Amino acid sequence: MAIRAISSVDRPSRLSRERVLRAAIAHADAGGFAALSMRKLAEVLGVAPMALYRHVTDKEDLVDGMIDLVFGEIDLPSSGGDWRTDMRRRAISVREVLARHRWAIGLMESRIHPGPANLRHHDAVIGNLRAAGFDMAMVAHAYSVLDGYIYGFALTKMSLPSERGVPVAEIAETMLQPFPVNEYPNLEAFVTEHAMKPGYDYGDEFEYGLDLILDGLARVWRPA
Amino acid sequence: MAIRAISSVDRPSRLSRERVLRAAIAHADAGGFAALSMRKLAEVLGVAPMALYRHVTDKEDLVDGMIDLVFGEIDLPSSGGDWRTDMRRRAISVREVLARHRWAIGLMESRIHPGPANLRHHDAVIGNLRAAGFDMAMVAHAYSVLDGYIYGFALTKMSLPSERGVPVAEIAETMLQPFPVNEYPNLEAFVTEHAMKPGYDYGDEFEYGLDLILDGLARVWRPA
DNA sequence: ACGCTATCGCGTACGGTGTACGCTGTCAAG
DNA sequence: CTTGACAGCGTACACCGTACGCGATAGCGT
Repeated sequence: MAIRAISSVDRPSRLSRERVLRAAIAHADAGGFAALSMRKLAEVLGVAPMALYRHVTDKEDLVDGMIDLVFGEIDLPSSGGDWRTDMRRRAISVREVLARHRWAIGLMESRIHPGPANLRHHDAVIGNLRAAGFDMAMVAHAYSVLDGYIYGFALTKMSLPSERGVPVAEIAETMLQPFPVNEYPNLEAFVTEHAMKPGYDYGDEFEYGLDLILDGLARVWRPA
Repeated sequence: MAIRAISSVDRPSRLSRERVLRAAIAHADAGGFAALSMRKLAEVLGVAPMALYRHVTDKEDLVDGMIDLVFGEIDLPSSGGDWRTDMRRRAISVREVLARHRWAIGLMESRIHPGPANLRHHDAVIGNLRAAGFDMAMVAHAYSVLDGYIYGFALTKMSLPSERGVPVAEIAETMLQPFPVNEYPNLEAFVTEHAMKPGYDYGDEFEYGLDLILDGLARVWRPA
């Protein structure tokens, strides 16, 4: 009796796939994907490592589950609205979600076992474009450019640590430091004349490219 | 003497950073990035694991070196040519290189320690755009959209195993298999009506999106 | 209230990983 | 011939994912 009481008080509740996945995401958010090991995760949950394997078949399965929860955080496009505003909103939502879960960036599109939220997302995007009158070839074009750009931008942006307080200047300097001055004049000019200017935020580039692509799609789809 | 003869014949030559990096790339090309361990790499080179550390400080340093060699394989844009043809050729070259070294896709843009080939590449691209008359803000826009798209496309395409002989139909079926029929009607329609059509190759989407972006840039830069 | 059974959490153990540290043998320069 | 630099190596440690099988427990039909 005493024993039962202790065991049910010490641990907030029984383990569950949901709880495991949530803890894993929190851990990866905080310490990066590399810091996520089954043992550490078990420790966080106050549980022995092997206990996790009741709720997850694999580490691969764990990651699959994490990614699908991340997909669930993305705003779905409505199924009848204006395609352009919907696609724009979705793109920005993806970007926000990826900013929250930087570790997910390389993993979301390369899943071999997509989860339900992932498929639901694809379904909603395709449905939105079809409802707007895109034929299938055009859907493929649009989806391909948009997702390529969205994930690619997140990927290239991820490089910069860009923690608040460590400005671009310092990063650029440490990168160029091991090389002779004037070895890369254009790059240096770019950094000093543009990227280091106060007020410049590389993240702002996102919407520029996004709108450029949306413009291009709009022009092709309804040629004026 | 006999010993010296043997030792210099058994091993093709002395180890060197170059040889280590080349072998690492070959190994990753063949077996994937996950299969690349210091021990396996040493084995391939006919050498004890710790011998590698004379030529590479870290595994991180090893990867840095590998990535820079990969950057070296990309065709640099000329510095005086037509920006649009140069950017197009460069984009296609990046894509080809990434197809050869699929393991590199998530790693190239997130380097904290870029190598000389990496910086040279950046320098050449910026130089080409500047020579074409782009101002710095426009250079930033163009480079951001283009590289975002190029790497993002490679990333999303990487998902599909798409080995010759395993057509899209089979992949799609295994992915949708665990879910009830008609759960994702738009996705299913897309797959059956478009992606599975004979002759469809997702890779062809690349140039469509690329030209869409180049068109957009051309329109902005020189508004007709 | 009882026992059965499915499930949960765990302990142990194995083969893999990156790499710190210090030894040995080779080779070029003095 | 001596000496110093340096390439390659052996050992060892901490960590990883997870196969396997055991005990405790919880929810059920009776």
